Amino acid sequence: MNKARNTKVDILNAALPLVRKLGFESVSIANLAKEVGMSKSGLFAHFHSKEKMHVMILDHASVDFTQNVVMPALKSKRGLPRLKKILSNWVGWLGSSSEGACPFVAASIEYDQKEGLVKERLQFHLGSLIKAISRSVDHCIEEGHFDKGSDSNQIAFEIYSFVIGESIYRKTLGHKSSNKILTESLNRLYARSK
Amino acid sequence: MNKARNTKVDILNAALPLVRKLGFESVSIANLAKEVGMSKSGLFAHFHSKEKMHVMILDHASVDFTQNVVMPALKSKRGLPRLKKILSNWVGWLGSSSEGACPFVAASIEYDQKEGLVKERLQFHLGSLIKAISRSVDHCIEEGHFDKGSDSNQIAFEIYSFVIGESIYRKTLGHKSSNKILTESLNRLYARSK
DNA sequence: TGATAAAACGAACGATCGTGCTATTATTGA
DNA sequence: TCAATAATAGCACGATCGTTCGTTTTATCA
Repeated sequence: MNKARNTKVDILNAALPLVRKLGFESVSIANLAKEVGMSKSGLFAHFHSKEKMHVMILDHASVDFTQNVVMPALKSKRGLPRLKKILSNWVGWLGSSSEGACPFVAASIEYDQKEGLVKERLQFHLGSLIKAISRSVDHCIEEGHFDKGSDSNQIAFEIYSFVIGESIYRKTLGHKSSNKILTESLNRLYARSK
Repeated sequence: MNKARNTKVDILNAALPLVRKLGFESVSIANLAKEVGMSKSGLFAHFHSKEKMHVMILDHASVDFTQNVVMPALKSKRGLPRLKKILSNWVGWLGSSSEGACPFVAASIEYDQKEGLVKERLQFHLGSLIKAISRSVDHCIEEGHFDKGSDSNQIAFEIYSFVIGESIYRKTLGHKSSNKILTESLNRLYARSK
């Protein structure tokens, strides 16, 4: 039961870039099996169904986000420095290696109207992500980096929107200075009511 | 050659809600044919390939956007009133009847990394959409509704991001007051440097 | 109305999909 | 090392996909 967990991680690591490139529904068991050099049935045995596979890919994306975006930022000082670090990590994560879209946005598009395990899990993970941003904004307010009366949910919404917007500008439109525009938007936001 | 155009419009009208519900790749020829009550081959004859069908659905979405979002707003006064009207029409369009995601965002996710006719067309349409917003912001600057030094591209980016963000909040997260949050964000933006 | 053309259909193709089986490896622990 | 067990492969199935082709139905217009 050791070997299994290893290859499962290998599979999920291979799945994430595929999801970001092709979307969830295009990452089939057959497709993914070829990618990792396994038989269809061998890979299938790890997940027991396509839906459960997609759920676990989503879970894996969430772990990946936490490890590579949130956790490294915990070394930065609580408040604005940490929030800024989270955001730069986030943008880096979205633009990293494999390219492609944000896995949560991809799932958003494909499972909005499809009830099932994937949609439920997506709601949980995306909700957690936004709650994490909101909490980080709260720290900024507590530390006096944002105005006392600021609404952290409001600010978290705007931050999330900007990050997703930048991703679309860069990936779809091929916008050259999307990062500069994002930075400008965030700077305006940081400077709010101070 | 009259009948053909009529059924083609019928097909595209049926396709748009499906795309918004399921994404592009899930709208298959077989699927769509069943939806409109035609045979696969009968429907196929209208498009000659699946890719061309997806391109025409995208074109149709663009026409739909122009007719239902941009054009009705032209009756409003040039400048901020018109921009506000475009935005409320836009949000209404995204939340209208069929529900589902923004077709351009759906295409964004699915065709970012897939070269071909669909991606090319998407770049054109999404670029046009954002240019239209930016132009409307320029009018606001000219009319003195926004500060002279405002950057219309910057503001257009933020507006676009907010609209997409609201859509994800509402559709995926089921956020109750997403519209209120969006309104607050836009009001802050309208009030900028005045 | 009847000839001509357009539009829609039905059947079939090869490909790919998810998912059961059973058999065959590879890994593990005494 | 050797039995027990877990992991993987091979194969087959029904479904669905895009596409082709020949036929039939429907619309057009002189």
